[in-house]
Amino acid sequence: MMDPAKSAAPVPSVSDSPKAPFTRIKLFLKSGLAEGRWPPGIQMPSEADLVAQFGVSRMTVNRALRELQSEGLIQRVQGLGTFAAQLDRVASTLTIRDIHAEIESRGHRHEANVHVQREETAGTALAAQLGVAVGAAVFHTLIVHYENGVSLQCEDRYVNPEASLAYLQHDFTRTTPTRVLFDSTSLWRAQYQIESMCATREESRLLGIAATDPCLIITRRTFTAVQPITIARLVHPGSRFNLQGEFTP
Amino acid sequence: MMDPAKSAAPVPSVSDSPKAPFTRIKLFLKSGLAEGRWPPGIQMPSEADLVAQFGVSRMTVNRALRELQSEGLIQRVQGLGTFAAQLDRVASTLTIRDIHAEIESRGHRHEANVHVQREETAGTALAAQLGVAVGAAVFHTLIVHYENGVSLQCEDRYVNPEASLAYLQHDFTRTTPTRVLFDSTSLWRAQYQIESMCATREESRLLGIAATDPCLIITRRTFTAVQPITIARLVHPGSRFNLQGEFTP
DNA sequence: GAGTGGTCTAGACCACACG
DNA sequence: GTGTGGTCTAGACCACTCA
Repeated sequence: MMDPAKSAAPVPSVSDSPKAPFTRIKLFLKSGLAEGRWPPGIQMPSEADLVAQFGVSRMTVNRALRELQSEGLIQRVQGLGTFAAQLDRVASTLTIRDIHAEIESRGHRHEANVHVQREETAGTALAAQLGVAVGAAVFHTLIVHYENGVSLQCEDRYVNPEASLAYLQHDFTRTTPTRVLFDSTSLWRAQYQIESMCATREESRLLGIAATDPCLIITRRTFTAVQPITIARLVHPGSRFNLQGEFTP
Repeated sequence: MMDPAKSAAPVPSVSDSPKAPFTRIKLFLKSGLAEGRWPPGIQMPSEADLVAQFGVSRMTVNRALRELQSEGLIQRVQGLGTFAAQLDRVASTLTIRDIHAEIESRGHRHEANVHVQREETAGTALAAQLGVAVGAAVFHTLIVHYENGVSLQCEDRYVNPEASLAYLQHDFTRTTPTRVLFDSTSLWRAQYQIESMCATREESRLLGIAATDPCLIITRRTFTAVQPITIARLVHPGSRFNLQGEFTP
């Protein structure tokens, strides 16, 4: 159907890098978008156009476009066409990692001080959040983490025993609750909230900071597919901790 | 090559919803992962297995698997196979939206108080961050945003004039810098940092809070493909603002 | 109806890992 | 060599939008 001459040199001015065709098409479109060749909202080349331009099959072009769409760079409407996306928000992947791995990856020393490690009975609010009956047993740990001897996080955590029966039997000076729970449960969903406020009096004392020092507080709840696993309150001295991220299409 | 009998009823126990085949395959694998049928690290069905099981072509299976991989649910190694992924971190998309849209979407009233809106000359640090010469002109705005009359954000922003020549000519009580810049530049990259600390004395005064109140501070830099656009310092009273997010595969 | 994207097929060749 | 995933082809049918 296509004339055989097409294989000569139809490819646009993108460097003919040693990539797969669908990658070259993506690069061509991506760089065009970056240069403003297609301002936001403008219609871009159709699949047929690109098939002709690159001399590939439609499936190849389609894959390139589908991936760009899932990356949020373009918008496609059946029956209408492909359009340069409106970047109307800054989105970035926020990753909350195991604090031990985090500190080690900075080449620093991690230590933990275990203040509470026991079974308790759940009050009304806690029972609701962990999906257990009021008065049922729950596991509770309160651990302060240090980076090179300086307090970095106060971790107050409740665990649903059904999710990790052996939770309390670990030595949390040698591993972390996050690690244990990742390994013994199949995490499926997580919620978090980030806020800035003063720590409680008790937390300030444990962290060795003034009660008026601002803290970055992360509250996180995780779930398996069927039940809550744990709820954690992570308190960080504001002067020693921040979250960073980057967004690039 | 395949026996014709396969089309009878080979599809696994997933509800035969009115979806496209690749979607049904994704759902089948996703629910299996959620139920722990394939614990992390375990080898999953190969493409050939799924082709036989669902009676579809390999391209269809391949698409389902490729998408699951890009979602981080599975890991694929050429020559080895497909494996259930280790979920070893909690990742979530953090979205930073235009504050006006944010407040309106909560059904509340947004107002802005413009304290600074002028051209200034760049000092050394600022010039470096905005990619302009020392002493060059930069645009500066300082705006306090209110939600239902309560201060929510103090926005201190410097803009590279090359990125948005008309920046200063807008009425920022009727639109927001974020909106203007999104519309007049082609954002391509963004960096942010989130921290908890006290505001400066000036910022506390503008926000009407105590100088010792904890604040959530976001510092954001955005770039086009070729140059910095703007750098903003967004100060939020900790008691009135938090970031929330969720992560589900 | 013409143009667009959404999806699928039944093959194919390749690179890679393993025994 | 066998089994795996990585990629591509040259068609096809469908649903949608707009004139």
